[in-house]
Amino acid sequence: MSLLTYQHFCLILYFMLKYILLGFLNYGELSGYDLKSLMEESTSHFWHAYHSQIYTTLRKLEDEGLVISEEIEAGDAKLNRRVYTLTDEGRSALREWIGEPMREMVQVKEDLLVRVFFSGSRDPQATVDELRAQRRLHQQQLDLYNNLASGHLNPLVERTPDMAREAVYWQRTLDFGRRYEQMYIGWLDDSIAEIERL
Amino acid sequence: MSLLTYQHFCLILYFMLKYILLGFLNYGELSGYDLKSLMEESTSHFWHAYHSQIYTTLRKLEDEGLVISEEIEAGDAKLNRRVYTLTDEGRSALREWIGEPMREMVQVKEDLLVRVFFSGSRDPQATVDELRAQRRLHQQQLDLYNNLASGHLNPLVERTPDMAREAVYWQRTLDFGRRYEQMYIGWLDDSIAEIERL
DNA sequence: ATTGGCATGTAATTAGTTACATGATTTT
DNA sequence: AAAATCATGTAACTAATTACATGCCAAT
Repeated sequence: MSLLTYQHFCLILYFMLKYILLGFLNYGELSGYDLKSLMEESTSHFWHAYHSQIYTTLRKLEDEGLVISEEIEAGDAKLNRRVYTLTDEGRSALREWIGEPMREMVQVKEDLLVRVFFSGSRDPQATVDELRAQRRLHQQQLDLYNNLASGHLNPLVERTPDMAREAVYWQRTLDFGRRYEQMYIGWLDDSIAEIERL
Repeated sequence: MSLLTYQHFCLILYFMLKYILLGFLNYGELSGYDLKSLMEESTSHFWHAYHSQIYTTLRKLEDEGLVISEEIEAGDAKLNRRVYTLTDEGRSALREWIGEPMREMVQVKEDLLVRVFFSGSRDPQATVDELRAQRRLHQQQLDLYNNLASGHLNPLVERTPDMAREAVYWQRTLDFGRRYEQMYIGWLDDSIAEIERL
């Protein structure tokens, strides 16, 4: 006995991983491992998921009839792969989701800001050290984005029929990453300078 | 019978809400409602929590011996308040947490970027409309940060003995918010322009 | 020999979200 | 009269994280 909840009335769920998986499967059939790898190269920069979550969500999507899977036997004692394909229902669920615009903003969750907020009670030098370490990490991330410029998403590009149309949007997300890291580094530099003046 | 988990060996937990509550209680005794209100005015911009989570976490902190509570009877049929105070253990848990620096970066989770990433299949105009709506929201948020400049956190400031020292750090988090929204708006504007050129 | 990549899953726990509940007082 | 704010909690559910679990193949 399950009660009627909000979600029974609201068709559009914002469980992102679901739509990331459907979105990738829209380009062609993929295994859980493929999806995990693709996400790591692309969407993980703005939506991370563990492999455990990917495999369980794929099974759930199959229960819902949005995808079907087939176990591909790789001869010679190699491990079998389970390959997923979008169904028509899956394709229309994806279309429905992308057709319904977001009306809210995402809530920012920044652990470091919590720590900075409550840093009044500690030695300013400790805060500065922590911010410097964060600066190194964010510089690394920015370098990564800059190196990712053209050559990334190759396995995906091969499968995508009209790749040029998609590429504009992929570049937009990459550009966000670059701007975000630049902004972050600038803020860290100014914060370090200001705290050192104390 | 509970098994030993990772957390038994790793003293430093990154359950932020816990430390936000301890951090505020370090300034003086507060009720769940006070904490909810304080968070809404300040930390919610980088760490949101529902009141249901705040009340249950306070009870958990009391079980752990990090805070103690007392029910204050408000005469004249008014509702009673339950007021929490830090214990010495709570104070040292907070000190330990702030003393141990973060070594990783926070994973970004941006719903909108997921939608942009998979926007190749929809009418560019629909994407532009969605980005424009988001622009309005982010402009609102930036305006809010700009208005928040000096007068905010008044109830907290009154309780804080050495407020000037804290204020530098509070301003740093507010400054992050401003830069974040400016970056976001700039990215939205450029993205809108680029998609309109298609 | 051991690390890393390929390949797939389940179990257990913790955290976050939505819904359910109540009831007073103050402001519009 | 209705809405907003004060004030506190529990229940149910969904999502995210960590740990457990296995085993091949290729390269160093």
